[in-house]
Parts: sequence; C-alpha cells; structure tokens
Amino acid sequence: MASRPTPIFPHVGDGELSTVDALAQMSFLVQGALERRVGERGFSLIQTRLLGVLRDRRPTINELAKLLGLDKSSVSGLVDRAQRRGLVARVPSTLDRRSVLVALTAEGRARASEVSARFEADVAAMLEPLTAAERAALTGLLSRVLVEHAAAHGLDLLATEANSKP
Amino acid sequence: MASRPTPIFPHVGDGELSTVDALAQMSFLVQGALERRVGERGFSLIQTRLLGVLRDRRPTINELAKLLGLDKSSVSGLVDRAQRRGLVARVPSTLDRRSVLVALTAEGRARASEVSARFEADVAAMLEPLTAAERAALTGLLSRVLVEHAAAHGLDLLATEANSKP
DNA sequence: TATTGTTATACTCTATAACTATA
DNA sequence: TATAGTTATAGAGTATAACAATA
Repeated sequence: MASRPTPIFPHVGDGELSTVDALAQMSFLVQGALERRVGERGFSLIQTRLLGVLRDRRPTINELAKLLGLDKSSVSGLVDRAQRRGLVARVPSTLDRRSVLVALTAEGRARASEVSARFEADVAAMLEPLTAAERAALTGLLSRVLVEHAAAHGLDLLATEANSKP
Repeated sequence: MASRPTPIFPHVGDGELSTVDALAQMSFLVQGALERRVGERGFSLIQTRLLGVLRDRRPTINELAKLLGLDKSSVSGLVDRAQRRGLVARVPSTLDRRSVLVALTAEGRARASEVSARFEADVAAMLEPLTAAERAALTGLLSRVLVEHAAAHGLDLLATEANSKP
C-alpha cells in the first residue's frame, strides 16, 4: 500500500503488489533467469533467440530481420558471429540468387535444445510453490491476456507473414 | 499438446500453453512493452533502470553496480552517458573522498516519472480482458511465486545490503 | 594493503547509409 | 527500378585489466 516507486527495476519487496507490479516483477524475474542461463553458456539473449527461431524454420536474412524485429544489417552481423561459432550456416537460395537461407547446424541445434531445456527447468522451479490447480489457474489467466493482446494487436510480436507461410 | 519448440522468442500462437510457456511469453510481452515505451523516449532499458533506482536512493558507483548487477566500470560509463544528457549528477561524497554519489537531476526525475507512468498504463491495458476478481487472483498467484522465490534465493535480484541500508 | 572510481581495450549489438549483385 | 544482402561507420553497453587517489 505504500507509495513505493514503480519497479522499473527488479525489486522483490515486502509490501502489497498491484497486478501491474506483480507482472512487471515476474517478467524481470523470468527474463533474468533466461539471461543468466544463456549467459552461463556464453550466449546472448539475441543469439539464443536466433537459434530459437531457426529450430523450425530456414528463413532468409530478410525474414529473420522481421522475425527478430531487427534491421537486416544487424541480422547480417548476428549471423556472422553465429556462423563463426559454428552454430548456423548460410545456404544459397536456389529460387532467388540474391537470397541466402540461414539454417542451424547440428551443433547449433544441440545448443538451442540445451539452453531451452535449462530455461524451462528454471521457470518450472519458480512455479513449485503453486499447486497443480493453481498453476492451471495461472495458465488460464495468462493465456487469456496473451490471446486477447495478440488479437487486439494483430500478433505484433511476430512478423506474421513469415510465420504463416508453410 | 503439440511439440512446438520452447518459445525462447516471443510467439503468441494458437495451441494450448504450458504454464512455463505462458509465463515466458508474458515476460517477453511485458519486457517488449517496456523496451518499446522507453525506446520511444530515446532511452535504453538499462538507462531507465538507472533512473528508476535513483528515484529513492543516492548510491555510490559501487552500490549502483550491485543494484544493477553490473561491473563498476560499466556503471561508470552508464553514468557518464546519463550525465551527458543532464539526467544525473555526480556528487562528491564527504564521508569518503574516493566515492561519488549519483543523484537524479530534476530533468532525470521528470523523465523517470513519465516513462514509468506510461509503462504502467501499457501493462494495465494488457490486463483489461480480466475482471477485477481475476486480476486479484492473478496478483495473488504471481505474488506467491515472487515471494517464495525471493525467500529461497535470498533476494538475489537485488544487492540487498545497499537496499536495506536506510 | 585494500578499496573507489576511472581509463584503456575489446567485443557484442544495433542502426543508417552506401554499395553489389541480382531481379 | 527495386530488392537482397553486405560493408562501413558510429554509438551504446558490457567486461577485464591496469591505474590513481584515498582509506
């Protein structure tokens, strides 16, 4: 109830939380877990996302830029660094000789799986204080928010053309 | 139920979500809102956090490093850039002449308030699909998770010494 | 000797603008 | 002409190591 400032930074305190505060703090907690987890493995968050999107896609640089919300020149450098580490490969497109397709290597796929398994375990551990019923309730509430938000914003977190293309 | 890969990247899809997925996606959504919001104002997330922690503190560089989880050299540069923009000031400590205290300027305080108000509004808007009772339930569940996590990890998200010092 | 803060250096990440090679 | 990708450049953000001033 106190007039504590908005937790723009992580702050797990003692007082009552507003829903906004609780959500903000939870997001910092989850993101922090992810960053720490990938950092242990020598990855950045964006490199991890790159590997993540490549798990079920083989996009062009341009498509990657839309998927990740970055400029194509940023993606070019991102892919350079991942390639230098043996995690991805550039495959020339046969349909359009200007394009290159970016694909995971076996090594990259292995690393992506490791990191995501550990991250899942971290988040699952955070949820242990809740009973199964409570977890289900939480999932339901969050899903409602996510689905409504996606509907209201036309899935603005994803460049949807690239995604809906089979 | 499908074997969709872990959403290491934002992905608001159509299938059922696990609690871990829902939480991860929500955290990306919230962080994305924050990044977009502060980006509009020409701020980075870390600059915003810097302003945030300074709202009720006047820490040394070292204390800031603990609060933000960064090396002191990183904080030195961070403060340099904020100072160049007129958002913070370095105040020489009278107790220890090696130390400097970092304080918000009036301008910095104004910017911090603006950004946090807008961010709160964004998150509140996301929660609109829920009834008041549902929001209360969500808050309760998230608070439980946050409090248990803080207890289990000794508040590892904060450098607690600096915080518990009045 | 130990600690506080800065600086030098190196790397990642990001964007804008200019360029090339295809289309 | 327009598009796909790269490169050049500039800047923020981060860490490690070496340093000066103070304790």
